[in-house]
Parts: sequence; C-alpha cells; structure tokens
Amino acid sequence: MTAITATEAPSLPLPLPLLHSTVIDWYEASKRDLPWRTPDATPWAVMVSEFMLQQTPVKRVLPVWRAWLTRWPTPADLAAEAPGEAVRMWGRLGYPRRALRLHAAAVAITEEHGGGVPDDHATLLSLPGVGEYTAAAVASFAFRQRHVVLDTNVRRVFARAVTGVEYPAIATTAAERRTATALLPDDAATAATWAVGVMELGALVCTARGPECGDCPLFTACAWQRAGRPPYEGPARRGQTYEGTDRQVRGKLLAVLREAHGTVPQARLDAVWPDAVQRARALDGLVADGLVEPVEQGVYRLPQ
DNA sequence: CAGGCGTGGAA
DNA sequence: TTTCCAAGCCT
Repeated sequence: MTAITATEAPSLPLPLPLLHSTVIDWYEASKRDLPWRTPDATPWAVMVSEFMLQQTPVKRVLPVWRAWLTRWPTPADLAAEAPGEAVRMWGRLGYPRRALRLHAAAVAITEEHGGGVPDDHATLLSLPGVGEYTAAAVASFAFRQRHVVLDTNVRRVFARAVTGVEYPAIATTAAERRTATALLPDDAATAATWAVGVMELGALVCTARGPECGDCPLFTACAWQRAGRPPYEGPARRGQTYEGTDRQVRGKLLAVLREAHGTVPQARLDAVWPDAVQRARALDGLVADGLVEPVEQGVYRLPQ
C-alpha cells in the first residue's frame, strides 16, 4: 500500500494553542482600525460591511458604509425605503444586485425576525445575499460564535501555511473545510478572534501578489516557505475580460439611472452604448434582476 | 457547478 | 497597456 495519499495535508510544526496565540497576538498588534470592528458596531453594521466587502476592497467600502449606517441605522430603516434607494446609495461599489439583496434581507429581518439581525447561522443563511461565508462571518464577528470562516484570504493562508502551495484551488474543497475545522479553537471567543485574525493576515501579509513573508508571524512554520516557495501549478485562473461585455453595458445603464432622480427616457440610455442589440439585452437583464423598473413605454427608473 | 455579475486600483 | 485581484452569491 502507499504510505501517504496525495490528498493528505501536511500539518504545521506548531502545537495548536501556540498557533492560535501566534496569529491572535499578531492580529492584536497589527490589525486595521476598521469601524465595523469597534465594540459599539451593531450586528447590522457588521452585516452591512460583509455585504459590501463581497468582492469590493475595504478602501472603497468605507465611505459608503458610513453613509449607509448614518441613513439606515437599523434594518427597519432600510426596509421602509424603496429598493431603488438602496441601489442608488450603493453607488459605484459594483455588483449592485448586492444592494437589492441587502434591502431584501432588511425586509425579511424586519418582517420575520423581529427587526434584529438573526444570531444563528442557519437563519442568517436563509437571508437573501447571505451565503456560507457571510453567515459564518456575521455569526462570528457580530455574535462571537465559533464558526469556520472561509473566505479567499483564509483559503490562501491555509493553502500556503498548511498545504504548502502558493494558491488554493479555484473552488473550495472538502479537504480545505476539514483543515479549517481542525484548526478552529474550541472556545467560541478565541475562535472568533482567530477567524478575523487569519483573515487579516491574508489581507495584510499573506497577500495574493507579493506576500510580505518577512513580516509573517508564521514564517518559520509555513509549509510553503519551508518547501522553498514553489510557484503555483494548478489550472489557469479564470481571467475575465470586461471591455465590451454585457456587464460593462449594465454598469453604464445603471449609472445613468442612479444619477438621475426620477424617471429616465429611453434616449438617455441609448446614448451610453452604440450596439442596440447588446444594449437591449443588458437592459432586459437589469429589469429581470429587479434593478430597473419600466414605467411606461420608453421610460425607466430604479425600482420603487 | 461553471459562469455571470461591477468597478477601480495596483503590479 | 494589460492583467489580476478585491471579506461571494446565485442559478
């Protein structure tokens, strides 16, 4: 029989409690001072940050997050508004369907959960726009519960430090989840700090490009470092073109609707893209997604 | 489950 | 300039 299977992950040459304290101590000394991490940040404030941070960098999220929480300090405040107001407030964060889903989540919280952000993972997962990651993040960061929080940062840290490869697979694997589960501290409060600490390590030090290994608290333990930092060997990562896609057209159309207050005539939309077929397809898509509402023939607006 | 879904900044 | 990436979700 073979001695070692290919899927068996090497483990860190570090006792678990020492691994935990190493990352947590580094986090306490090096963490960014982000407003959704302050003690007075409400679960709603945490949840809003998680929606906005899905695929959008912290720097761009900060001003929108502040404006959002000022205008809508509770889920009920947002739920009382038209979804189009959420889309407008979302501004240029990208993926505006997130704004619609956040609004829908606020409605569900208000109407079905007594107005408070749910504190259990399963209920969070049932909300629009909340997937496995966001449910775990809100439960962990806002309610200090013990959950595997597996985002792109954490996956990269574990890929390097534990498995010894430069990048994780494109899709999350069962093996990754087992690794993350095995490393999770038993105590809930410690697990919550560990989760945010590993994420922060991935965001600040163990970055996708140009990791600052000299500053890494796991430098001597890291499997990738010990293996001589072998380059990534997996399949090419999906490089998406953007110029000329429907996504770009949708973005241009929605920008017109966002910046206009009230209705917009067809001609204003026609001006943003020369190809009438693609333009119509993009507009149809926006309407189908609920991001745009037809008012009458040739007149559109954000959803009321 | 692979692909669609925005936007802007850094390498 | 081009490419890659940034706390994913949904179908």
